[in-house]
Amino acid sequence: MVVFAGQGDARRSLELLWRAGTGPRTAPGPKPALSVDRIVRAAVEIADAEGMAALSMRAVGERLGRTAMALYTYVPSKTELIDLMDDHVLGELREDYDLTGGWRPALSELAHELWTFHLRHPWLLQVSPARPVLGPGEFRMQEIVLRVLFTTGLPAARVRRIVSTLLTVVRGAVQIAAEARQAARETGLSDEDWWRSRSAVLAELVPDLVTRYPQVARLGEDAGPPPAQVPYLEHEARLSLEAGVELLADGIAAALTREASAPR
Amino acid sequence: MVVFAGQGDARRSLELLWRAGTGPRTAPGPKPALSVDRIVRAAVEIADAEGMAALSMRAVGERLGRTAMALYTYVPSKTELIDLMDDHVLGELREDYDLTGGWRPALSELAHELWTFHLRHPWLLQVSPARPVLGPGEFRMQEIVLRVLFTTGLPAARVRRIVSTLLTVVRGAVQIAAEARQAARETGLSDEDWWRSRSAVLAELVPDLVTRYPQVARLGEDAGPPPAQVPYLEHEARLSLEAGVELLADGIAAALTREASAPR
DNA sequence: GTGCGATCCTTTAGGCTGTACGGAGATGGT
DNA sequence: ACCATCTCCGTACAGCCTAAAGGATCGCAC
Repeated sequence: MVVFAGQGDARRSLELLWRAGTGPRTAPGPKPALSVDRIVRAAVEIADAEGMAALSMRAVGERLGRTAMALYTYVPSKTELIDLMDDHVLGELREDYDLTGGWRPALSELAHELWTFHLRHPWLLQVSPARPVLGPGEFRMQEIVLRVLFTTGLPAARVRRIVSTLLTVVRGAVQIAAEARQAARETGLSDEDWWRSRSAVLAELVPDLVTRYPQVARLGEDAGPPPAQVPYLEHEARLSLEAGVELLADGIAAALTREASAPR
Repeated sequence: MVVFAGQGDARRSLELLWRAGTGPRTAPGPKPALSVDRIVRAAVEIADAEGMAALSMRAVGERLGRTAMALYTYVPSKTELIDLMDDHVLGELREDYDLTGGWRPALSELAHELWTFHLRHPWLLQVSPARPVLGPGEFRMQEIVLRVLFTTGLPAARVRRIVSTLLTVVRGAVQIAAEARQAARETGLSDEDWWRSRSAVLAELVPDLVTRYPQVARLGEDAGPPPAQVPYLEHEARLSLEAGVELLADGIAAALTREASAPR
C-alpha cells in the first residue's frame, strides 16, 4: 500500500493538521467522547506494534471502544488519519544538535536520530514522500535538518538536494532493518536461518553459481564478523547507513572545497 | 503493502525462480494452456500500467481469459508471483557499461539506467529489499552493479555498502518521481496545481509561516527555473538523483585517496 | 418545558481482496 | 475401458474501506 497525502478537500485537511477551528464548544448534540488526538495516538500505537498492515479503522475503533464508523466523525478518511499520524510522530524528533564541532559530527548525530526515529515508527516508510503532508510536524522536521545542513555554507539549491539524499539514505537503511524485523516476526525464521535454508537449496539447484556470478562470489568471500546480538540484516543496514552518511559527508566536503576554489 | 520474498516452501520458490524441473511432459491430464511465463508477463503489464494496487489475481486471470483460481495451478500464491515478476523484469537491465573512462562516468551511466528501469516498473519499490528474491535476475543485477564498482579497487566490504547506498539513492529518487506520477493520475492535479491550492490555504491558516520556519523559508527563496516539460516533482527527483550520485562518487573518491595514503 | 436541529455513534450493506475447498472435464498410460 | 492425474472453475469466507440511514443525546430558542 502506498499512501498519498490527503486527496480530499485541501482546506479540511490542512485545518485538521494545524488544528485550526478548535474554539470553545457551543454546538448542540452529545459531547464528543473521542478526539482527533486520541484517535491518532491509538492508531500510532497499533501501527508501531503491528505494522501498517494491521492498521484498520476497525482496529483503531476497537482500541477506543467504538466501531470503525465512529471515527469518521473526527477524521474524513483513513488516508487522512495516516497523514495525521505522520505529522504527529514527527513531533518526537530531537530538535538540537551540537554544532560546536562543525557540521560533520552534527550530521551523523542527526542521521542516527532519524534512524532510531524511523525504526520506532517503521510504517512511516509507507507514507509517500512525494507531495508531503504539509503539517507542523513536517515543517519542524525540515527546519531541524536544514538548521544542521545550512551550517555547511553551501547554497540553498545544493542544500535542498543534500537533504533529500540524506533522508533517502536513512529511509533506505531503515527499510531494510524494519522489514527484516517484520519478516522475522512473520516467518518465525531468523535472517541466518532463512539464508541457511535458502542457500542450501540454491547450491543444489544451481551448482555453478560461483562461476556464473563471479562478482557476487567475490563479495561473499569477506564474510565479516558474525553479528553477535543484533539480527544480521539489521546490523548490515546499520553499517550501510553509517557508510552512506560518511560517503555523503565526504561528498559535501568535496563540494565545499570546489566552492572555495571557484567562488562565484 | 509490503511484500516479502516467498514465505512458503523454500524449495518450491527457488525451483520456480530458476525454472527447475521443466523436463518433457509425460503426465496425464489436460495440457496446460497457460504458463508461468505468460502469467508473469501479464501481471507485469498490469502492474506497469496501473500500479501494484491494481494487481489482483482476478485481474491477471481476466487478462488471460481465466479466473483467478486458475493461476494457482502455476503459482502457489500472489506473493510468489510478485517475486517472479521482480526477478523477471530484472532481466531487462542493460549489462555493459563503458569503463574506459574509469568508474566515475560508468557509475553515473549505471545510475541512470537503474533510474529509467525503476521508473518503467515502479511497483518494484513495493517489493522488500530485505531478504531479496534470490533468483537469476537478482544475481544478474548484483553482478552488473558489482562489475562497475569493483573497478574502483576498493575492498569488497566497502563495495558492498556502496552498492547498497547507490541502490537506496536510486530507489529513493524513483519513489518520489513514480509516486508523483501516480498522485497526478489519481487526483487529476498537476504538482503545481496541488502546491498552489495547498499553499494558498496554508498561508491563510498559518500566517506566520515564514517567521516560524525561517530555514524552510530560506530554502524557498531560490525557486530555481520553472520546470518546462517534466512534471515538477519528477524533475526535482531527477536532480536529486544526480546530486546524490555525485555526492556518492565524491565520497568514493575520498575513500580512494584515504586508502592510497594509508594502505594496509 | 418543549421541541428543533445539530452532533455522536451504530447498524447495515456493497464492492473489493486472497485463497481454501470440492468438483467437472480432459487426457495419457495401463 | 479404466483410472490416476492434471487443468480449471464456482462457491465461500474473512477481511478491508466507507456510503447511507437511523437512533440517541444534547444546547438553545421559544
